[in-house]
Amino acid sequence: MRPEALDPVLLRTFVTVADLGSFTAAAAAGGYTQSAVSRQIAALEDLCGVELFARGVRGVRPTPAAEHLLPHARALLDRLADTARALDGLRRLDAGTLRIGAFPTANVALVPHALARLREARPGVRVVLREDLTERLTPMLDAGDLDVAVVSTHKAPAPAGDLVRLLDDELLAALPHGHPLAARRRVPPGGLADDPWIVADDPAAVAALHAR
Amino acid sequence: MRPEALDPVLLRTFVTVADLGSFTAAAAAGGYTQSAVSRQIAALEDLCGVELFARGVRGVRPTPAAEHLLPHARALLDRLADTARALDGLRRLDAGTLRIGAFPTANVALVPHALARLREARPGVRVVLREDLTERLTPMLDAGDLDVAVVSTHKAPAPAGDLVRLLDDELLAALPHGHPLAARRRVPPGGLADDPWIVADDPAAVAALHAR
DNA sequence: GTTCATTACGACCAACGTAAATATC
DNA sequence: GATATTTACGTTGGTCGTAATGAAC
Repeated sequence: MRPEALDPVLLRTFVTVADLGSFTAAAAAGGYTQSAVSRQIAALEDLCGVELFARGVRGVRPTPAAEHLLPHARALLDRLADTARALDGLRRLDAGTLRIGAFPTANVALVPHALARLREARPGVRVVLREDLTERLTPMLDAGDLDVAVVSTHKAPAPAGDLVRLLDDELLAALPHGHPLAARRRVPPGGLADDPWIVADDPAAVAALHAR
Repeated sequence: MRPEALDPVLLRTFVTVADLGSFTAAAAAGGYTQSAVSRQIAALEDLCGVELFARGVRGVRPTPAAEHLLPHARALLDRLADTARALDGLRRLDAGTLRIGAFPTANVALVPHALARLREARPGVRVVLREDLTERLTPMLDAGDLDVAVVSTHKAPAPAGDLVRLLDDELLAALPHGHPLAARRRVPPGGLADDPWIVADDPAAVAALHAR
C-alpha cells in the first residue's frame, strides 16, 4: 500500500474510538456524526482487511488487531503534531521580531554580515539590535529579553541556553618599537592591560598583522 | 492548526520537489501534472504563510524555511511508512499460517489455552504445531522454520529473536516416604536425576503439592 | 522559441449530514 | 422501546487534468 493512502483523519478517529469505546462518543468528540465515524472505521477495516472493533450493544471493544495497530497510530499522530508545530513555527519565524544582543567587537566584525544575510533570507523579520558587554547580555538572554546573544567566552561562564561556537578568535597585537614586550612572540595575558590600543576588524588588517 | 489538516500527500510532494529541484520532475516522479504539483506546493505555502521554494528558470531552490521543515516532513513520512507496514502486517497476520513449536510440557500446560484464544481472536489463522525439545526448537526458529517457539531457559542459551518471558515455573516434587531427599525443603539440582517421575499439569494438583 | 511555473475551467471523486433501516438488549 | 451501528441518498468541497497564460533566458 502506498503510505500516503493512509489518511491521518481515519487514524485519529480510530484512536478516539479506541479511547472512548463508542462510535457515538467518538463522533461527538471529533465533531462528526455517528454515520461518518462508522464509515471511517469501515474504510480503515477495508484497508487492512481485518475487523478492528467488536461491535457490542454497549459500544465497541478493540480487537487484538486494533491493539496491535494502536501504538503505531498514536506514534504517527504525535509525529504529525510535531510537524504541524514546526510548520506553525515557520510562520512566526518569518514574520516576527528577532532581538539580538552582541558585544561591541562582534557588533562590528560579525553581526553586520549576518544581519545582511538574514535580511535577504527573511525580509519580513524585524530586528532589534542591542550592544552590551557579555556579562550583561547573558542575564538578558536568560530573562527572555533577548532571542540571540553573541557573547565572548574568554572568561564568561557558559550561558544557560544553547551555545553555538561561532569561531575561535585570534588576538593579535602590533606593538610599537621599543615596547617592553615587542621582542617576544607571545604576549602574556594582562601584559598589555595598561596600554592604549586600536582594534582592527577588516581582514586586510588582520592579514597584515599576520605577515609581521 | 489541527494536525490532521496536514495532508501527507502535500508533504510527500514537498519532499520530492526538494529532492529533485523541479516541479516538473517531481510531477513526473509522483504521477502528477505540473499544475497539480504547483497547486500542492502553493497550498502548503498558504498553510504556513511562507515561501518554500525560490522559483528560478532552471527549476526551484528550497528557501531556509523549507530546509527547516524538510527533516520534519521526512520523519513524518517515515513514520507513515511504518504505520502502513504495520497495517499490511495486520492483514497477513489474520489470514496466514502461524508455525508454532513448543517443548512437551508447554505443549500440555500452556499451548492449548493459547491456541483456543488465538482461534477465537483470529479464526482465519491456520496453525501448524510442532513439539520438540528446546535445543532443537531454537535453531528452527533461527532458520525461519518456525514463527513462534515456546522454549525453556533452564539451561538453554537465549535464542536470537525476541524473547518474551511467559512465566517462571516452579518445580515441585512429591516424594515417596522413605526417599533419601524426602526430609529436605529444597531438592538439589540433579538430585532426582535417576528417579522416575509423574508430571502434574492442572492447577488443582499444583495447589495440592503446595499445601504439603 | 523553449522551458519552466501559474491560472482558469470543467469534471470527477470522496466524504459529509440527514434520515431511514437494522440489530441487540 | 431504547440504544447503537449500518446503509441509502443527495449535496458539497476539494483536487485533478487539460489547456491557456505568463515569465525568463
